[in-house]
Amino acid sequence: MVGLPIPEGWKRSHFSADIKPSIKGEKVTVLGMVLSVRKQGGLCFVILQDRYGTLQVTAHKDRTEPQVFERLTGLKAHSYIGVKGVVKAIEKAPRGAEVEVDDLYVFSEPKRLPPFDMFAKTLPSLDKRLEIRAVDLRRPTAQAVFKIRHQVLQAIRSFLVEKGFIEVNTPKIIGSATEGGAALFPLLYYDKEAFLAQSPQLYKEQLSSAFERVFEIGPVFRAEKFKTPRHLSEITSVDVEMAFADYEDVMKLLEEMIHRAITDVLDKCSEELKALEIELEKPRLPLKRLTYNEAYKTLKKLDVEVSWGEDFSTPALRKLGELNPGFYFITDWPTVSKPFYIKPREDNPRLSESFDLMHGSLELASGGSRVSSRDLLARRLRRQGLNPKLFEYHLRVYEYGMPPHAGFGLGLERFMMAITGISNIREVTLFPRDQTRLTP
RNA sequence: GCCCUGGUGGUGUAGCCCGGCCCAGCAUAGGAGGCUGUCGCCCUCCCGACGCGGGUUCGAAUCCCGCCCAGGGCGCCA
Repeated sequence: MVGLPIPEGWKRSHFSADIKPSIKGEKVTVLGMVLSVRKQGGLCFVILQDRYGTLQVTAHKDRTEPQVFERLTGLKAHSYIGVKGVVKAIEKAPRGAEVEVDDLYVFSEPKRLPPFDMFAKTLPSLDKRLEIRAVDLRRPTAQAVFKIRHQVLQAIRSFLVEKGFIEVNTPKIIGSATEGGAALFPLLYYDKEAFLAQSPQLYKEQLSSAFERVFEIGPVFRAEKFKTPRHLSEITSVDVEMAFADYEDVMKLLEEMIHRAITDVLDKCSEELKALEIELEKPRLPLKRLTYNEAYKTLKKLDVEVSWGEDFSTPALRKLGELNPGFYFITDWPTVSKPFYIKPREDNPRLSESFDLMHGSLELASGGSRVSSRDLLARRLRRQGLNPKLFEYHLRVYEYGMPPHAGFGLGLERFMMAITGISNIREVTLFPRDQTRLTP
C-alpha cells in the first residue's frame, strides 16, 4: 500500500482543529501522522497530528470491525494514516470531542524508529536530530518554532509593504566582495572566480535610488570559521533600505517592525508560545538608545576590557546584556569600526551615524545612514584598505546622483532566538549550515 | 585556529576522581502479555551499551598516550 495514490474515498474532510463537540454525529475523514497509541484492554486511543494540531481517535473493541481494531492497536508512531469515523462529544477527550473509528487506511508505516520520542523530556543531542531534521520537525515543540518564524515573516512583510516598501531580490552570486574582508565563499562561475553574497548591502543601496524603499528577505553567506551557538554559514537576512532617511528614521522603523512582529506572534501563535513555554512581552517603544561612548564608559568603569574604536568583545557584550535586558540600541559607533558605506557624523567624523539593535548580549541588526557622495565613498574604501577599482560597478551609480539613504540588516535567526529564548541558532534554523554540517 | 569539558544499549543518563564489589544501574523506546475512558496511562516479563587504536596492570568503562567526534569558551559578526 505504500506509494499508491490516495485511494477512492480517502480525501480529508476535516482537520484536527475542526473536530469539536458542535459537530457531533458527523461522519468525517481525518488524515495525519500517529503520535501515540495507547491500548487499554478493549479500548484504544490514538493521537493523530495534522497541520493544525492533534486529535484523539478512539476505538472500542466491541463496536469496531476486528481487523480495523487489530490494525489500529498495532500502529506505531510516525505512521501516516487516514481514519473514517463519527465525531463524538466526550468530555474526557482532549478537545472535548474525538473521532470513533469505523475504517482505517494506512498510507505508510515507519521501517525504522526515529532516535527520539515525540514527547520525550530528554531529547537526543541536536547533532543527532539534525541528521534527520525533517523527522525531528514532526515534534510539536520543534514545529512551534517554525510556525512562529512564519508569523514573524508575515508580520515583517506586511509591515514593510504598508510603509511603502517593495520587496526585491538581488544576486547571491557576485563577482567581488561587498564589504571587503575574507569572509566569503569562493566558487567557480564558469571560468571565473565568484563568491556567494555576504549581504545585499550595495545592491539595496543602489535600488533605493530607483525605488526609494526596498527590502529583501533572503539568504546570505559567511565563511567565518566560527563555532558558536549564534553563528551559521548561511543565514536569513532581513535587509531594508530607505531613501531620504537617516539612521534615526530607520531605527524608528526597525523598532516598530519588531514590535509589530512580536504583537502578531502574541496574537496568532498563543498555542506555539505555550508549547515552548515562552513568556513573550511586547517591547516598550521607543527602545532604549545607548551611545557607544556611554556603553564604553560604563564598561570601563566596571573594569571590563574595552578598546575605543573596536567592537565590544563577547564578555563586554555579556556585561551590557546584564545591564540592559531586552531590546535596546547601541548608537553612534566609532567610524573606524564600521564599514565604508556608513556615514560619519557631520559634527564629529570620528563617530558615525550607525546603530546596532541588541537583545541582551546578542546583536540582532545593524544599520545606519549611508554615504551618498561618490567621492567620499571612494575615499572611505581606500582608507579601509579596499581597492575602489573592484567597486567600480557600485561607484558608477553614484556618479549619476544618489539620494541620502539609510537602512539596516536584521538577522532573522537571531531575532528568532530573542523571541523564543532558544540559545542555539541551529535550533531555530530548519537546515543549518556551519563549518562541519553540509547535509541534510 | 586556540583553550576547556565530554563520548556508556535506539535515545537520555548513573558508574570514572579512589582499577576488582560492573558478565555495567536507572529511565524511555522496542518485543511478548494483561487491562473498556486513557490523555507523556498503568502493571508483569524480555531484549539491548563502555567512540577508535595502542599502552600500564594479575585485573581497565575507570589510569596513560594518540586519533576521531560532539558540546562550551575566545576571536568575528547578524
